[in-house]
Amino acid sequence: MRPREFDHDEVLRIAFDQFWRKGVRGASLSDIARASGVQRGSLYNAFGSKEALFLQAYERYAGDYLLALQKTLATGSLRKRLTSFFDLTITNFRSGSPPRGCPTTRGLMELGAVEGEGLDEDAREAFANLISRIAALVQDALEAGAARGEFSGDPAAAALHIITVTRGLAVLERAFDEEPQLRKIAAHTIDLVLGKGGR
Amino acid sequence: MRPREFDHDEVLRIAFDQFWRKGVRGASLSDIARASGVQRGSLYNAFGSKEALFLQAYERYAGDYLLALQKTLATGSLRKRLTSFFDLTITNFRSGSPPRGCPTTRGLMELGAVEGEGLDEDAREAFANLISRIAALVQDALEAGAARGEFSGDPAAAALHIITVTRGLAVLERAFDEEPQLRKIAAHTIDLVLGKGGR
DNA sequence: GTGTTTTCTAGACATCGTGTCAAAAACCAG
DNA sequence: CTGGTTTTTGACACGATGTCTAGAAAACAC
Repeated sequence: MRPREFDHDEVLRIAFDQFWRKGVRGASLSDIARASGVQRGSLYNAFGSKEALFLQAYERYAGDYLLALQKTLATGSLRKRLTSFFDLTITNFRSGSPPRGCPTTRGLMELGAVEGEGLDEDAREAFANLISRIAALVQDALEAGAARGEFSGDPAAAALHIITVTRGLAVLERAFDEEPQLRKIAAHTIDLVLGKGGR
Repeated sequence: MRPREFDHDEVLRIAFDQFWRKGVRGASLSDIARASGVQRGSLYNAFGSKEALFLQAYERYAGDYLLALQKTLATGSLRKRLTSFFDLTITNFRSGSPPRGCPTTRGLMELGAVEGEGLDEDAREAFANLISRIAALVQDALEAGAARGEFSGDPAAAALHIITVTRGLAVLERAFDEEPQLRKIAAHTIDLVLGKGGR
């Protein structure tokens, strides 16, 4: 068996970068082949199809992202944790120039556009998975924080609310491209959930 | 001058339906030509380009949507108004089978995928415009409601928060496809903004 | 070494997408 | 009826996806 000549992980990173810059549909396999130095045929051979390549690249990204998030959410007061959560989120989808937006949100809205079918199960699950795990991390933070100071009595609902706001921010960011505005909404949300003076 | 053989508005409606079903990139001009009975060439002649056609179709839709929303937000207690606002929003982007999602959100995340440029000014403005006007209507409702019962002291911020949540719901809907969940988040948001027992 | 197996390269191909253009057709003004 | 103008129509160029083929190249078993 001849071994791969390219670094599987490296190609996934490069492919994801292309998808992120140009959108799933906007990035062509020729673009990715050019950017990675791997022939188009080899990409099909190794990953199966464009959508499969995207999903694998996305899952690699999701793993990285969750790790970073976990670190961010690990310490400090509840308010501090939520603040850095919003910070990380906003910084992430405003990275690049022009800002590349939130990959999860973009992927979700872009995929599954074939007449009659929604997005296929694998794709939907990949996106839903990352969102759920982020929500779980936030919920953990809320519970850890609630140990010293209650805030609402329903951490699951609160976490879901916060996640919903971050997805909304990802959308507003593309419409208005005004970072201070986004941070204001984030701060407002934290106040709303914790109470204006809360911890 | 030879007159048009097709109904301009009708074609915009049909085109928008295609874009909504399949996404801006997913709907081809051939699809739209087939669905409307107008030749591809004529579409280019009348609307300029695919993106221009989408924007015109989108703006027609936005006008309709704002009218419906205005009616919905006109009467009842503040809580009732917000409830029907969320109802209308969720119903709208869960219409169709499978649900077609929120056209604004989908368009925003899908467009502007060319390397180096974000979405172009016209498009961004069209989306931002509808969102802003919806936010303004919600703010009006909040102020009208606040006349008999305060709720937060910053109606603009509250309206923006609510809009952010609706955009977030549009994203979550595609990831989870569970309407009851969405309605719970909506209800939670109203409680958060108005206070649990508020009007 | 010799073969086997797997991968990479390089290209052709069918099909579908966008966008442009020139010629034909339909209307209207005079 | 005639000329002018706009729409319609069909052909074209070009690039994307996805499949497939044939051969060269690299590791491994024996």
